[in-house]
Amino acid sequence: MTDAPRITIEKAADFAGQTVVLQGWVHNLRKSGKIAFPIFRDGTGFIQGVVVKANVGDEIFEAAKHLTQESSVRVRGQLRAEDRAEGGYEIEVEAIEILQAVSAEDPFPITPKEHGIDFLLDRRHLWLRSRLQHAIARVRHSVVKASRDFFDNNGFTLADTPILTPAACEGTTTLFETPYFDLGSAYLSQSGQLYSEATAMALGKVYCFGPTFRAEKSKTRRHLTEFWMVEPEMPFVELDGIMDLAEEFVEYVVARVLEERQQELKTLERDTSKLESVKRSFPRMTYDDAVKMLQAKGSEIQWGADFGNTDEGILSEGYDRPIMVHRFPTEIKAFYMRPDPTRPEVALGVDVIAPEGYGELIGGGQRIHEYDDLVKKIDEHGLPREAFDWFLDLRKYGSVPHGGFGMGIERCVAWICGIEHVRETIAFPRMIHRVRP
RNA sequence: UCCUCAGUAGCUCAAUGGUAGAGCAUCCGGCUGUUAACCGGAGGGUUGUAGGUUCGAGUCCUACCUGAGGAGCCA
Repeated sequence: MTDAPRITIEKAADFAGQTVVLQGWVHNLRKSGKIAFPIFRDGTGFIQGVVVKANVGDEIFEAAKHLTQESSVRVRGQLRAEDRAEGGYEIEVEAIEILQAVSAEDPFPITPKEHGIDFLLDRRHLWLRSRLQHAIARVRHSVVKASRDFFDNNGFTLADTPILTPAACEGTTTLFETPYFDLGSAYLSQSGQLYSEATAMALGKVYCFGPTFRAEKSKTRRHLTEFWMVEPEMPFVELDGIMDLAEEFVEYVVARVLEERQQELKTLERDTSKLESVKRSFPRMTYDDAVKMLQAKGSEIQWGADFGNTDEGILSEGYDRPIMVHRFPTEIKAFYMRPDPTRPEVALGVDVIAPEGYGELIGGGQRIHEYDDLVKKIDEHGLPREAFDWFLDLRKYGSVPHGGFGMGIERCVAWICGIEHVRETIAFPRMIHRVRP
């Protein structure tokens, strides 16, 4: 279609005044007798087209009037700044080539009006084309890219960990099981952490970034059965160093999204002032103090219990940035978490709790690096020692203080976007009642 | 696993136990600056499934199915 430059909508401003070619889809169409306004989208954004009957002639105008939603098209026209158009630019259409016309008898199911969540999730493969879903996906991209850049630029080496893992270290109820040749069963990984402890002893500071799986029967807005985690692990570090890294990381990720995704955050109607205040240092409080504060604010919580969702909400109230709660009761934490040497009833772990009630963003801490202590914990938790022989080796051959954390990408994206439910932060969410499309 | 709520047109929802309806979407017509455009008209129904009560059930009862929200659970 001519030799005019093929452009993307996000770069439209660079081509104002020029004749260009745009390839994309028809998002919506408003029309009157002699003028039509198709909205095009091309994956990078949305732009209004203008088709004037007097300029294009009857044939092209008639074709434009009958464009159906989501038909794929190639459009030639002049790009120009226009205050009346959303986004500030529009394309004066001269020619339209319809690549595939959506049939009127079987129209695109997701109309510009309201739909229920069940309907939309059944059509997730099409729902992704909607404005809000597009914006969320692009924020997610920035969160992922920023996470990688942060660790890459701070001396971490990417060392991804296996998804198929042996034996159940935590009991099989929350693990997805799959047959594995002649070796019995394998399980989908819930976390790369144990393996990252091994790679950290080989490579220094490392991180892994991949999907994790939990067969929990959770039905809440914060849970998926398949979600992505980024998990750094460092040798020669103690709890304070881990907390320093966590706050620097979160600050960086939020700043990058603010830098790259203003348009998307606007589409999402996100109050960005709530993100601009996410700066170091984050408030740090002990679990002891957190429990006292919760009790003072009316929570039923007793020392020794884990926080419920409402507790996390109460804790984050009154703070304009994430808070870090550390030194949880050893009892409720994982077997590998290092007890505080000065107070063994609490462990050197930290949770980073997001503002605005979004709950736990990061969980991490310092690991037990002493062989005898780790064996004792494995026995106390009733875990099979032989399953952890390789993990125990790490404490036999040059053990050092070490630790790290994991951040759930979906919870982070939900918080930054200000949306209700994590299911919209991943292209194809997996939940207890849904495994398609 | 438990609690609560929902299931009616393609979608979102109405409908005192008494003729199943509206908006949007689709089609036809009108409109030269629309912003989820607007105005007029048309077509479109096994009321989730199976029983039951009743002269009569979308509505009441029972069971089941599906989904949502929450709790529990979530190194």
